[in-house]
Amino acid sequence: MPDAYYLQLTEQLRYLIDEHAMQWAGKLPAERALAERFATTRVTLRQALAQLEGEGLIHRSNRRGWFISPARLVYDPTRDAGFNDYVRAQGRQPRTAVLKLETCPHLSAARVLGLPDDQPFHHIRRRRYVDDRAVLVESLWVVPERAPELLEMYTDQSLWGLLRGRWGHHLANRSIRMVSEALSPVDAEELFVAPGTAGLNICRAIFDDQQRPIEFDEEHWLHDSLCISVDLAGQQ
Amino acid sequence: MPDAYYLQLTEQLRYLIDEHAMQWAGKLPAERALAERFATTRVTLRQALAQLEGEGLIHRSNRRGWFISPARLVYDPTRDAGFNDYVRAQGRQPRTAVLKLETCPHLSAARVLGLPDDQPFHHIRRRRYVDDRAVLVESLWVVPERAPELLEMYTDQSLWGLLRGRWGHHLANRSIRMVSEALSPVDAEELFVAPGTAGLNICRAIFDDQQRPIEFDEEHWLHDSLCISVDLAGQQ
DNA sequence: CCTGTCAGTTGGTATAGACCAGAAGTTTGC
DNA sequence: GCAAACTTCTGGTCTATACCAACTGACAGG
Repeated sequence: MPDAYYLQLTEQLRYLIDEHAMQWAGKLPAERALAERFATTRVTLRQALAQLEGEGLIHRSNRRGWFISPARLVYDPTRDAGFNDYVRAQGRQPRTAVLKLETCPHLSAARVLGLPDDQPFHHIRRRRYVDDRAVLVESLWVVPERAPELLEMYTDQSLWGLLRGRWGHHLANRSIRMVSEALSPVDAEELFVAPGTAGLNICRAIFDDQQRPIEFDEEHWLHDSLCISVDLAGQQ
Repeated sequence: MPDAYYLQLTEQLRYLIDEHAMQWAGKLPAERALAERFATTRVTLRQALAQLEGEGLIHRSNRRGWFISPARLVYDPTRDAGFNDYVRAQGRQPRTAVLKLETCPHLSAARVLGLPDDQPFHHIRRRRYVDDRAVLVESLWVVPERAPELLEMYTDQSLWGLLRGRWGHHLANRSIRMVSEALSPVDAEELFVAPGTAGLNICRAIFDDQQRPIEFDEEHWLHDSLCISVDLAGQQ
């Protein structure tokens, strides 16, 4: 059915990857080598690779080459289990790098939380890893009144754990928004991928049980590292 | 910051689109014309167009050219408002085309609903439009015992309306799974787009209030036509 | 007025080659 | 031994060109 050569290539690569996954230790041979093996040009070969990248089967990192993508992380954005917890629950190794800590205003956060435009926030930006692969960057904007000394005490633990344990907040109400995106040059660089790589944007606004705004956060995931799963029981 | 020419092109196109959106009636000039205007080759131009496509700003249909994408449809997969209802609620025009009606077994549906592998289902496959643009194809597999004469009476109304109104089912429990994907050749053709176009796959398993399986459905959306939005209030 | 044909236009695919900058590996020099 | 310098390899970008198939629109025939 697929007559285009690059689509045939896609199939052959899929098979090849399946076959040699172990042998290659997750890294594909160089583009030039593959192009020669399939008697085609790098342009066409890259078309096939891009196809597999879109499917989430392979990805590239920096300029180091093409790698076989690990299984997607199953993630329920409606639950507030911490990142570390559910990564470990799936037998994987989580890691977090803090990129920025500051206090400053942020327009979208203010708008979404229903606060004045010049409202300052505690801003935390961090990169998260699964098994040493960077899979998302996120920015959190926390209303300072709800967590005054946050920036002094925050290292890389669970933020929601802190909010609950240290300040006793109930994260009762939330609105979540998800859109597919192409990663911005900034986000892409922080995730060590090419600009324009496909991503998934998840924004959350969190309020407590009295409808007071607590925080707004925006996550940028690599599209291939995520499987969103939601279970709803009962009413409605 | 963007030094690559195709990234500069992306910016210029973005500006151009913004400027001439009305004048062009949503359709971009031909690739060859744009390539000439920016003094580059079609290859490089297409790289820039692909970038904007990834962002969801433009899309292509068949081989007819590049079009400016309309606003995303806001969609809450956890609610069971019918497609027609929420499309109209956003001031848009819904339409549905039924592609297939049959009764046959389906492995994944059976597995997800916890039924034997050879369990037959009423299968409905349909394509849905927003403002005359095809934005998704979906397959529904309904357990025949829950809706015996479904295929005889189904035209293109709301399935959930039918299940509630005709057979009195309460769609009480559901599990939802979302993954980004590259559209398969079949799905792509049914949506009039190129194979490998970015998409979003949404699967749902629905049970009634006694945990009896009712139906399984799988939707394939164009990635740029969708904004998932979930509101959660109260407990947990 | 409708219909079917034909030519031109457009996107889709592909070739062949080139240069650059970053990453990795190797050698050199202290 | 270790760090710095250099070389090689690799992906990222770009040019120029070509052919095909599908769509469009105009024209001819019933």
